[in-house]
Amino acid sequence: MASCLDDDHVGRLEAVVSHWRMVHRGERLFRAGDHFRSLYALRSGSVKTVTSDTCGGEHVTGFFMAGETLGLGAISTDAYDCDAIALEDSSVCVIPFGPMEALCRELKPLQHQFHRLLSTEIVRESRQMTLLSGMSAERRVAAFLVDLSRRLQQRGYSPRSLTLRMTREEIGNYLGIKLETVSRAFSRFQREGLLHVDGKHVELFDVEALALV
Amino acid sequence: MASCLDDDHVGRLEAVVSHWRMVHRGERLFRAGDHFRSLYALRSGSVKTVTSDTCGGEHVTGFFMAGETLGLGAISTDAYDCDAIALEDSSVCVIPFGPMEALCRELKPLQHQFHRLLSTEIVRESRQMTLLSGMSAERRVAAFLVDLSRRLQQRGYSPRSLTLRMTREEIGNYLGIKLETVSRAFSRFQREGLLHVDGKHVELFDVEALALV
DNA sequence: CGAAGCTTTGATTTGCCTCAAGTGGGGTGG
DNA sequence: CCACCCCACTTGAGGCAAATCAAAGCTTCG
Repeated sequence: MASCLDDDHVGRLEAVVSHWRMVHRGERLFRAGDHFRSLYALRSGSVKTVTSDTCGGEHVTGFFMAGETLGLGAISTDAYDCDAIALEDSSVCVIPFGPMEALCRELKPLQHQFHRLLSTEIVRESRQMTLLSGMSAERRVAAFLVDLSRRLQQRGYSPRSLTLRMTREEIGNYLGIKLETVSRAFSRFQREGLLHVDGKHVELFDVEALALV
Repeated sequence: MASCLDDDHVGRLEAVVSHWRMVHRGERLFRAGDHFRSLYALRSGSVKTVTSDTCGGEHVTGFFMAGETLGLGAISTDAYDCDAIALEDSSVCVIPFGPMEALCRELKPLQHQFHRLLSTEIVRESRQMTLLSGMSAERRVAAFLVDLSRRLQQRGYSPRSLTLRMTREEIGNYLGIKLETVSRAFSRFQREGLLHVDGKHVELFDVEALALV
């Protein structure tokens, strides 16, 4: 967010976003229904968001890595719409929303950057909907890996070597398929020479081919 | 959007949102890739949004009715991310985005209302993802009808009597199932006394039961 | 070192898709 | 005005991808 500001204004933003917080593995950053006060920018670690439907079932709605922002759905109702659970020990910047909005009224570039952030989330979810409604199980898994790879690359990490912070069950839940199906897709991709799986560690040999599966 | 403003300020908003436009059935309001200049508030009629994936397939990402806003995904990249196609002759307010952002910097209630609008879209899509990844074909159709009913009620129409502006194929595409499956779900709900279908016209007898299917 | 949880793989079942045939309604041209 | 055609819809039969059920190997961690 700060990248859009010049030095004078970065200070103003830092005054608003001055606090941060640790979240240990398995701990909740916020819960569905909690009163909304702040957005959270993930500094390190990773987090999943989960909604629990009426009859006890859970659904993983997203995986977040360092640099991504949590809590955007809470603005609409002044309450978080999901639980955010750390997948490993993580740290977040606390962004108090009232002061943040106030600063957006003053700093045009910050305002625009914030609007882009919200809009990007809309586009991301829209793409995920397309994936969930049209694609086969294997394509979903492939797209999931390609997406992770792309996001790692954006943040300066290797796009070929990834460590999955979530279980097969969480991946399956996120993709709308069962954990056994996720496992079979991994095995098949490995048999076809597209990647190598070893538990939580995945080595991608051919991201382009994976994107075309 | 205007509901959050007092009389003085409504004038300011009206100065920004002064133009409107007709879109005839089948016509495109905007296309994926078009340069982003404006959001569109649907005044009357209905519109679907469609993304075309790489290999020619289309995916319906949303149905919009009067009072809802189109183009929110375009803010992130300065280009629309989908086609918006009128399902019947419709009219839209044109909301030039630059002036709109400027006014949001001046009017705090307008700014907040706009943030809520974006956030609501995020929550809506998040719910749709849950639906697509976890639910059976029949539940998807039931949820689709309940959602339509709720939105009609919000806008002051009868929540029990609806006229579908889209085909079975478009519904199926939106829900990630085939048109035959949509048709079978309608027939089954009718057999169970939950509703009456006659082509495009649907009479809901028991919205609560439908929500629990 | 043992227990609990995660992962892989195989066998069987099932819900939805595919293919196919027939109906009905609305628009068009004769 | 009517006959025709096209398109959207309904319904049935059979097949397939993924779910479910089951079992064994592997990790992690107290």
